[in-house]
Amino acid sequence: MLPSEDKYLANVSFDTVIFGFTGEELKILVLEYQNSGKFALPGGYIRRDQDLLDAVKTGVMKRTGLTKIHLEQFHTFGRLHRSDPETTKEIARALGIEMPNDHWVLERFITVGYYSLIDYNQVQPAPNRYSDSINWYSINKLPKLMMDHQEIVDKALEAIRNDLGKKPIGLNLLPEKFTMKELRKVYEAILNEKLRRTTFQRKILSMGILKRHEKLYTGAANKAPYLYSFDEEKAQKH
Amino acid sequence: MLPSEDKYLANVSFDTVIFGFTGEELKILVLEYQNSGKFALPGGYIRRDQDLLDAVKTGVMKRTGLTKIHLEQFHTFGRLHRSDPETTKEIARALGIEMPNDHWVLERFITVGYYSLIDYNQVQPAPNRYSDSINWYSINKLPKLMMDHQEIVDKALEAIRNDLGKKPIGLNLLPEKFTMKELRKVYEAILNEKLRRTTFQRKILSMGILKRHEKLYTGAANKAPYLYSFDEEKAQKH
DNA sequence: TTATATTGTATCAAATTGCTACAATAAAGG
DNA sequence: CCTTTATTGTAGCAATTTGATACAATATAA
Repeated sequence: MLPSEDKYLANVSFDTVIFGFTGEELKILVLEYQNSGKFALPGGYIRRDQDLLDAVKTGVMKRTGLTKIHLEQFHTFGRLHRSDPETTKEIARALGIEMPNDHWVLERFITVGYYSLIDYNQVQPAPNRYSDSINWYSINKLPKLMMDHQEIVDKALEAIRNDLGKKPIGLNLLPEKFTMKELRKVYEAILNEKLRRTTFQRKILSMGILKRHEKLYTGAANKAPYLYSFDEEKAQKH
Repeated sequence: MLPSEDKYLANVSFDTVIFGFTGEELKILVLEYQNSGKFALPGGYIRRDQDLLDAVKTGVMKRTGLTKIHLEQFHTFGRLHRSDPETTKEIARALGIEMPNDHWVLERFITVGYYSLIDYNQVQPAPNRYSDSINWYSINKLPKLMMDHQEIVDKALEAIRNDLGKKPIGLNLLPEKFTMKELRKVYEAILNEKLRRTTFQRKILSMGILKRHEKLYTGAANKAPYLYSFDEEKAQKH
């Protein structure tokens, strides 16, 4: 069953780069289409009766099972040949879907890119009805993505690095309570560089947006770290 | 004469916030439509055979007469009711254009926002074929803009402030050679705050992207300032 | 020649960041 | 228990960057 023309806007789509953090590595969710073996970012079309942002939110919810989702728009991709009817046809063929040559999904699409930050451990990735699987891939070991999706990922990374200094981004990738080391590891994974432990701690604490909780006893033979959470009240005052 | 449906992408448009600097104030170009008195940002549709970026570039060229144009994409606006068929109809009516109710320009549009930085003194603003006039308005004294165009301007300002630290933005708003004071005035107008003269000079010079030229004798009874230009070679090394 | 406004830098204090050191654990192993 | 080991939290000081003031060097007018 193909999406119907009068339900969706023509020529515009969205794609999402959904980031998660394993404790060591930054990963994103990648779809694999059945039989054709094409890898793609989760994305979709925008219903004519729906805000762009809502469309994206719904899409991410469906793929992750989460309801509270951090989304940031980062770039819109409008190169003439960025979307490719041949690729779309190939995917449809592999799925055994009959697609007329003048079908609207074969037209040119301008796509709006969003990135999303989620708690890796809370996700139940769910493939869409056309895809085999949806899986986490390390940002450094992505399969070959179809069309311009690699470019979209690159731009997303650029954007997230840029936002890191401004918004408390790292927090969205961690559970509610986390240690200072975990937070630093997130920053290191995003920036792809080591950060000084003591300087990082001092800087983050001086921002005054963290609340300190009880200690975390991991069973390791060393001093137990404190747990922190994001303190919205403190953050707002700032 | 209305734009034809098969020539342009449906449901996507672009709008541009074209910044210029008078020496004191930051201004943008605003179109006024004939008879209806509606004020709007310069914008347009994207030809089906044209890159998004080329469409925007062409649009800015037409309005400004310039050929070398600095463009930055900053946000895409996709709220459900952001574009308004009533406004479009009203403009058409005032122009004496017959527009059927099912015409494609009355559909919902998602618009991609770009800002452009140009040399105020080199511009010959040219109205488009539907508009009375195109004029410079101070960022602080804009007329009431139609649809969500004020929101677009606000986002553009936010983006340009954000980019100011990263890219040598101020330079695009000035002629090739400029004094340190002029450059500082540009920064002050963009940030909407006074900057320390000496600290600004030290910081800009330490970036090592400026080339110093001869002095500028204005006739004023004081020490003549040096002229500077942007040194691409030095900037690349960095 | 002197007065005036502005520019280019130097100077020093204040704030921020880089780096090292060290005390305070939490558990393991005698 | 007491020692050992790995890691955490923070202090302390050097190095760098920024804020604020001062002052010499003009370009022109008077």
